[in-house]
Amino acid sequence: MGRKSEAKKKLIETALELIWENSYHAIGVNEICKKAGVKPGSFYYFFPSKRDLALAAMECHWTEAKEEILETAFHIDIPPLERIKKLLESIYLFHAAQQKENKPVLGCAFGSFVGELGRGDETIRNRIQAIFSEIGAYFESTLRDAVSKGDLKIQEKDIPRTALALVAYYEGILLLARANNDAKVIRELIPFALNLLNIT
Amino acid sequence: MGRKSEAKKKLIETALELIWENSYHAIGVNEICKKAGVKPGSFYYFFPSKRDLALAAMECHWTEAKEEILETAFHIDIPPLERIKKLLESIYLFHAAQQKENKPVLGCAFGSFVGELGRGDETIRNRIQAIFSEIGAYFESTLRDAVSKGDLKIQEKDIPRTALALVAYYEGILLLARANNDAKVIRELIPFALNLLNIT
Amino acid sequence: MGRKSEAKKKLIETALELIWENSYHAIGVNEICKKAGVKPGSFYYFFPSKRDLALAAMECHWTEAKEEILETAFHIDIPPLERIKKLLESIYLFHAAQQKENKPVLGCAFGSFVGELGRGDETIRNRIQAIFSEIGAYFESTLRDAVSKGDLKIQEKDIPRTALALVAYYEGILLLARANNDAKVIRELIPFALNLLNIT
Amino acid sequence: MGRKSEAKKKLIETALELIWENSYHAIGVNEICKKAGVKPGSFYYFFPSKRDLALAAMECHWTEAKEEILETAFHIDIPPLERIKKLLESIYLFHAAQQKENKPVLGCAFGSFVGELGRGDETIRNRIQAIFSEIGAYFESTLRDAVSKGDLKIQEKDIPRTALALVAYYEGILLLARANNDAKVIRELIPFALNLLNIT
DNA sequence: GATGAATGAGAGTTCATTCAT
DNA sequence: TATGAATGAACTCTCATTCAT
Repeated sequence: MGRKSEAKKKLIETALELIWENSYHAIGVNEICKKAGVKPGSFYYFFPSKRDLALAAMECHWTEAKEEILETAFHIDIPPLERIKKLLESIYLFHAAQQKENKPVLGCAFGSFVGELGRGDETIRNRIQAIFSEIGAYFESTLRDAVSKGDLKIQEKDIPRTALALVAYYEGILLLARANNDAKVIRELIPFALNLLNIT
Repeated sequence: MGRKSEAKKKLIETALELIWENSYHAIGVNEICKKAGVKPGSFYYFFPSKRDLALAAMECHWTEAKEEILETAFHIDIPPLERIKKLLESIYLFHAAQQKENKPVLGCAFGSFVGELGRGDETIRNRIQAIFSEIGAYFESTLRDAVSKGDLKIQEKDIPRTALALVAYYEGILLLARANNDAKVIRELIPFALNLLNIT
Repeated sequence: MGRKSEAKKKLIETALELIWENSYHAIGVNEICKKAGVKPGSFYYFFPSKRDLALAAMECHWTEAKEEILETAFHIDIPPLERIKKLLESIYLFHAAQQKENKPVLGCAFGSFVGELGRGDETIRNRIQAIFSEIGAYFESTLRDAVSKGDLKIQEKDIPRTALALVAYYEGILLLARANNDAKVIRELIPFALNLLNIT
Repeated sequence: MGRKSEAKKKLIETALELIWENSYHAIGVNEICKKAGVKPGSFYYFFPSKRDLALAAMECHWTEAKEEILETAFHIDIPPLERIKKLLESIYLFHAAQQKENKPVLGCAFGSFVGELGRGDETIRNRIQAIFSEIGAYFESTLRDAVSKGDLKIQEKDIPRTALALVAYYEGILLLARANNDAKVIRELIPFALNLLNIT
């Protein structure tokens, strides 16, 4: 039996943290190792490449985001249209808390990631495209719930692109929050989200 | 290289092209020089650093975007609410044309740029924040025009953040277009933009 | 891994195969372990170093070559001068069979090995020098048999270096076969071997 | 105008020296740079890769070998069969001189190189195959001269493979000299070369 | 006895930048 | 003014080997 450690998990967490805060290219393998407390030579025992670590970090982030943010906000017991507000509010709270600790406002990791690496690495682009689709699926089922409860009048055929519009708005808000380094942007823009639900 | 200004301009154009398509870190100085037909040694005669070239490229892109896209879309002769649609439509046409030539769908250069470099370079972040503000200003004055023409009922105090919501949605659409590498995303999401104008 | 000797034997066989086909430096310990189905940690239980494995592989190859090729070709029942032809023919058949299976033509493992590692490791060089001497000894005794049978007129004092010339030609043929990646080279050059036996 | 130096030439010479004496993999880029007096960072300004330097070194060695060894030994004024002896003698003198200076006996650079890198890099194998062909061409024209002068009775159709046999013997001699680290091997084996010229 | 986990040293390579002219 | 040549630091990654179990 060999030795066992949490090195792999620590590498993933540290990589997510550093890459999300800075960017993929701005952070070196050694930097990640140093902060994770893993010896530089060990890195490639755990991951075949830096890119693979980044992919693993995104995957881990997505899993956690679903469990901790999406599943909570989109809970069945919450009235459908409230869920959308709740999602944005929890996102706001996360960023506001960060800001309070004098940490930078990060925005959406997937958004930044696809901006930097979407071109030149189709695997990464496709994965993030799929993640955005999954987020859209949460919105879609919420919209359907709202329709069946009579809270919303919208044709079934319009639901997918309405959901897409919500994803776009969600990503846009987080991009602006990052650009302004200010969580208040999110709070200010929350009320407009539900406006998207009526096609003019 | 002929007149100095030509080499400098070529460097700026090439840098914008390569960085927009890929990312700041993914593109090297030598690569830019090679494609621009400028000798590597000359680069630092024209620009103090790679970062300064990138800034210049953003500046140039912003100037052109204003002249060619914004000033056209937001023309005084166009009915206010039409202007917003017109902006998104011209953005769509640009990306659709790119796609038709089998080029990648790029999204918004400022959005990608701030995602990659916003943290770690406050100058860049502030500049792009300001650019987003300027875009917002176009929306703001459009909204005011719409209000005074009676096309829109919205309180003056709500105008700035309504404009901000439009910027967020605009950036979100372009981010999704880049993530999906598909201009159709833009076309599908255009109709929802005007929905944002009524606070629920 | 079952019985210890099995893992060790598998490592030796795999090392010979990979190093012969590529080169000592081109093949890593982990690669050998993986192909041999031996865990990397176990390697150093069986061998003190990679170099020692390589030496063992050479030793094993030499033992097998003697048993399977040399002892057969230089059999006492075969007319002396026929033995030399028989050796080259069996070498040709081996390489032709390899080639038929679309495998590369390998040439002589000892020749390639001494080319790569002869300088910088005197132990290895001396061992291969000794192996070449042993091959020479087969030729020597064959030449003596030929002389005593009257098949060959050559002075006793010339026998050692005539044998050496045969070894040189033998190694040269195999080097060219490897360089040309073609077993036919061997077949074409077989007839010239016996020419070496008459000093001009 | 930029700076000018002999760095490139120095790198080629040093690489040949170190790789010939040791092996391609045993010598690192930094080691070559250090001995050549070139800064490590500069290496890749001159060569795209270590492999390209090695190829250039081989090319340079072949050019020099032709000019200094082959063209001299195979001079038209020398009786044909003498030329073959002269080639081997000059090769012997080179190695004997090396040995006198307590330097190692190197053998043939191309032979060692193809042994190490022939498999896994077809470009290198093909180039060295071609070099061996060129050496063979020197032997071929010599044999034809010998035939037309009446010094040798050999059919035209047999000339190519007789030349090939001479190349094989030549490479074999040098391989043994390297294996024995002794130039005397060459001297002892020279007389047997001409024996190859009569097919039994 | 045997091994999965881990590693320090160093590999080849890239890159924004500087220098000599 | 403009540039071809050159560079030091840092990069991602490899490797023979060791360690804890």
